[in-house]
Amino acid sequence: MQRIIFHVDVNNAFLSWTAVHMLEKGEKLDIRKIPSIIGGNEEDRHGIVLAKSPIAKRMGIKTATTIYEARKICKNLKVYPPEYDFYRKESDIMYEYLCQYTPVIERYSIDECFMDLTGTNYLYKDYLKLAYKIKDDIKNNFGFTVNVGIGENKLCAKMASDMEGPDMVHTLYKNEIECKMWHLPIENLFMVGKSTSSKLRSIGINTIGDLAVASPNRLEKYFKNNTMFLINSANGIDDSPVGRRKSKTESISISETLKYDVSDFDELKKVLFRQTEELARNLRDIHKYATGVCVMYKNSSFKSYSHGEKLNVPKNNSIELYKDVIRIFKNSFKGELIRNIGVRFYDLTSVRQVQINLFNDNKEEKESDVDLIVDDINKKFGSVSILPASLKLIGKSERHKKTK
DNA sequence: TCTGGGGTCCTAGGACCC
DNA sequence: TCTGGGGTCCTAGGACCC
Repeated sequence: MQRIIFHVDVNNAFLSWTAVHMLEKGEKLDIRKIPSIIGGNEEDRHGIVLAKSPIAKRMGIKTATTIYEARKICKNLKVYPPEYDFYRKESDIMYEYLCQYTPVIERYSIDECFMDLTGTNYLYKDYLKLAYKIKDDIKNNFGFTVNVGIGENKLCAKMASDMEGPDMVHTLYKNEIECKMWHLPIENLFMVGKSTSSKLRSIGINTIGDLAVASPNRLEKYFKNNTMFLINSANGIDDSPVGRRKSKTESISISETLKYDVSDFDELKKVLFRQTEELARNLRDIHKYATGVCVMYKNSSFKSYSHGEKLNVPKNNSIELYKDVIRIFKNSFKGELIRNIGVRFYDLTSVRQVQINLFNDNKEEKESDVDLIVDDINKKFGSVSILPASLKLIGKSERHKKTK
């Protein structure tokens, strides 16, 4: 049976959503129509471009470059801060709206969904019409625009929605791959990033079409097991299912760029404590336990490190996890200046195993109970209501706000 | 004034066991 | 004391996505 997959992608999501929010609050200016970006706080060294308006894009401003660079390109650029809580709400609204069309839906990111409409032709006679309806409904009801891509698999649907925008519907069926996709530069292919594209270009493969007809033998040397994946992608071949992405290494993490580089162990410990506490609370919220703990950090030259350990017993107790985090960090930390630091809990499980310890007097049980009570209080009165007295924050005086 | 934050997946190499 | 090879698990690092 022919599969029918839609990919719905919010145009310049963060910027569009901020524009909607501003208009709702009575602002006259629509920032989608001027050279503007959403960017992090430069003083806190979070100063990169998170989203750009179409005009800013045409001027050559790219996502993830520094705001400083963006300003060099456009002198009168307007910069607005992100509003993640609002974005999450808008994302939920769109997701709920889309759910009415199919139960097989995957939230790929905060601003993208895949929908599997295979076998629904008795409901929807014309998929192109349906795509236009979805696009127009979202625009008229929620105030932001989307691109809808239609294809016979996720890859093609995604490549289709990446074509011209905003507020457009594109198809990329099998018989369109050659004429619509092959002329595109290799960087445009989904899952081809900087490293892969520079390798490909170095051997004379410059377009998706070049890759599509390349000999696997020739590429094997450079891309090993990834070779056929790349060639298949260039040919629009992909059989991955729409649905929740499953993986055995499911993980949650938190990290932050410090306001200034820090080499003092005690100061870094405080950051790690705050992060561990917050992440452990997230674990408890989703009723999971971590089987692996990892500390990752970047030094002032941006070299990154990650050090982790599998635990004997899955945990979600803040203090217990903090002990693991500090032990791991202590063993690897060489006293360098640290720019960015974070914690990851991985191999999450729903099953709790309590280690039998005759001499422990249920200490862990008691600590878990305390965690739950503290979580409860923090939920009621704000997330900083209860924190350990030792926790003096470095950098800004306010607590780093979790943004996503 | 260079370079955010949250994810997933893959791989090389080492440890360990049989 | 010297030693193969296969399998599995773990760790560190990197690539890619948004």
